[in-house]
Amino acid sequence: MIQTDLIKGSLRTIVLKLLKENGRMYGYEITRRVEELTAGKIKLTYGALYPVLHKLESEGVLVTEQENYNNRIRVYYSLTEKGHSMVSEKIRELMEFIESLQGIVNPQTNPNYA
Amino acid sequence: MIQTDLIKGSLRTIVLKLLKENGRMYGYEITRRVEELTAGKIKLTYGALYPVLHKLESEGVLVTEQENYNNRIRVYYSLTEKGHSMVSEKIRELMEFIESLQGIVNPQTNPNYA
DNA sequence: TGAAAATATATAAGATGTTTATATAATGTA
DNA sequence: TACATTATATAAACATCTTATATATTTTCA
Repeated sequence: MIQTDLIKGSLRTIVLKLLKENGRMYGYEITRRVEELTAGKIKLTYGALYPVLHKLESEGVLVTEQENYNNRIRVYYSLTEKGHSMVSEKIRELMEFIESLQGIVNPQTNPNYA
Repeated sequence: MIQTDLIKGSLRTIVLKLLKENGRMYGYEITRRVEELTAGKIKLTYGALYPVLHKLESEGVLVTEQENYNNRIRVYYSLTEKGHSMVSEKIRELMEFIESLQGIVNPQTNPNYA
């Protein structure tokens, strides 16, 4: 696990993207999924994740449902209509950002390289 | 110009990478170069850039030289030995981060996708 | 059976980093 | 002459992240 500070700024979009794909997820599941998708390179911290989830909920982007599973409470998060309508745009922005970063880090593959 | 908040965390590495490639640069030049390399998509703000430059200088990663050009002072930044020895590692981390992000945003191209 | 690891959510304090606004000033361009 | 560009810089406000901490159940391994 290397990059932690790099995540800044993309965490929201990552959460939205995963929820779009999976319908609904709980916090712990999100951290597992991110580890899975990044071969263990990105490990989300709960101190970062939960505030983001709560913020997105307060903004009306997510809703929660609590369920009982094995005597434990699970809080499932899913996109609202508002969430659905913003997630595509957010993903597009993130992809553009990734491309831009590549243009800087790997300029030989970049047509804008002067 | 779309992503501003996404830059968070990668700004330091971007600056280091550009200085490695160009030998020495001044602040304004760095913002221009980033715009150039990203087709205008990333525009660094000076409020973010200068604090980063000053911090890197105080950490011994960069040194400055002031020069006069057209009656204006230009502050050139360049890597120290310490800066040179850390920049490759930082770039590697950023590239790994980019790959990880792609694994999340574009999972069909990701071998870790379960 | 007992201990450790994994599962599961959450908050607070402190640190860090960014945006926005502001100040200053010279040169180039229309 | 006025506006855009070039050029550096700081401060206040805001947003975000890390680290530490608390709690509790289930699963796994020895």
